[in-house]
Amino acid sequence: MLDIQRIRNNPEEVKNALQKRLFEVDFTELLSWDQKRRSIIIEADELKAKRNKVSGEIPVLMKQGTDVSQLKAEMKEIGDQIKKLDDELRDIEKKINDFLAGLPNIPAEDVVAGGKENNRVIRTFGEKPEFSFTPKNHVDLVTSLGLIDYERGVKIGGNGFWVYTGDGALLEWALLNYFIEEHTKDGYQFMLPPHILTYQCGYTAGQFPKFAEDVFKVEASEVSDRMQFILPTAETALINYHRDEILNEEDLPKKYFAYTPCYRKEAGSYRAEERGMIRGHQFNKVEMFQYTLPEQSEAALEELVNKAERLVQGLGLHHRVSKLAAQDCSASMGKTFDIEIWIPSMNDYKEVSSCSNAYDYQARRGNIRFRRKDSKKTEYVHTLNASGLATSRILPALVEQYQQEDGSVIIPEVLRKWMGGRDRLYPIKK
RNA sequence: GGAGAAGUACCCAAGCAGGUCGAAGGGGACGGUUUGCUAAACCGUUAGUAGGGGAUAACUCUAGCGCGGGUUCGAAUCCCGCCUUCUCCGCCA
Repeated sequence: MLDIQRIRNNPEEVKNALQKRLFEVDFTELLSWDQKRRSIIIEADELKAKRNKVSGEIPVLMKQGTDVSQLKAEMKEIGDQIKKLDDELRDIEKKINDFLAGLPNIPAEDVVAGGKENNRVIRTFGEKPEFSFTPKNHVDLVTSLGLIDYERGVKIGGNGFWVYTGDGALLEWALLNYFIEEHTKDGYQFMLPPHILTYQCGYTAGQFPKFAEDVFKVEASEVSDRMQFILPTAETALINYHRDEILNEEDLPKKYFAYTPCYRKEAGSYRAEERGMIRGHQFNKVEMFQYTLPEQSEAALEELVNKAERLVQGLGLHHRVSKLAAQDCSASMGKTFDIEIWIPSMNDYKEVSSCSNAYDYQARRGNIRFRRKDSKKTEYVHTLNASGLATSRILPALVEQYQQEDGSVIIPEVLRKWMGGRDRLYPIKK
């Protein structure tokens, strides 16, 4: 949610900022509603003040034996006017809110305009592995190693699902354990939130109302404020953890991480090259989340990017870090860095972590504030989220980058303690 | 899933046959007096918030007693719907 006051005072500035996202807005209607709203409030408040005053006087007059029926009739009239104005006000505030709720976040100053093509790689880690043999793709590898069962996944869950089997499940769990261990070391608090969330959660996160079609709704309920849905990312849960709260300045930053599966419809996004586990309806992710003071959020974003990057580095996998252009940042975010991992068979880098600063955008939607120790004033917190990490692209990258000529795959050092000390996975015999 | 009870400020809690109730009384917290220090005692402060007007001042108005409606000149108090919590019953991983 953007600050209406900012739009009121500098409509051109906001309009230009949103153009970096290739998002065109016209505020003339909004500003006229805003005008109208305030004039209604002035009128209604005056009437209410009068009603309060007279209603206070009526019992006194009655005690004196004065006839108040004339006054009552007048107040009745005023009451009707107030009701009419309040109805009008409600309508116009709904219009204003709906309009504001549909606006994306303003990109940060240093974020370049335009779409994907303007994303900039800011650093890379490691090298593309060179193979002295013909490398296999991850679908073949995980199948021959017996790590993933695609066919039965589709049989029991439908298109877009797979099953981790045996060592595959262990390896997946090893990754998650590794992440959990690292975040805990860094002082982040581990959270296991509900996976089914209320409409309000999606609204705060900025997924609703615009992107309500991307999530699985429970019991096919309609989109309404009563609906529930299965979370598309733990971010949606964590941003709502402190919804409608006023935190203490000295309690910030709050650093959390959560493990949840993530459920997404991904309707219409299937592409042949993304077969396997690159894009499914369900994937595992550990999500980092911070609530910070406004002046600390830039540093926090850097910390999150570094943390996510260190995890990939710990696995020894070739990857790069990109700074996204304005349009490629999701609607709630003002600045985003992606960490993308090299998938040899796709000859491409795929996102394993998205690290973003929402600034006060989500905090406004969720009414999450903090109180300054000195001035006692309340302000909106800044919120940041970063995957740390999503596994569904790591496993493919891992098996592909670490594959050997004999079809075996080397297990990264950091995962071995959860793999019974083994250093390698071998193809299973058919 | 069924039946009852309840939701009041940081916490507890009164008010609920409608009218100075924006809300008694405790506790806690904060400030002060007393004190060598602590404790105790005593005095004081303790809705915060949101939205208007105003210079983004002083000041002022409006809303707020779970949430949303309604009745009324006037509602914490009456009516309706919803949410949440607790107790009991049923069912069950």
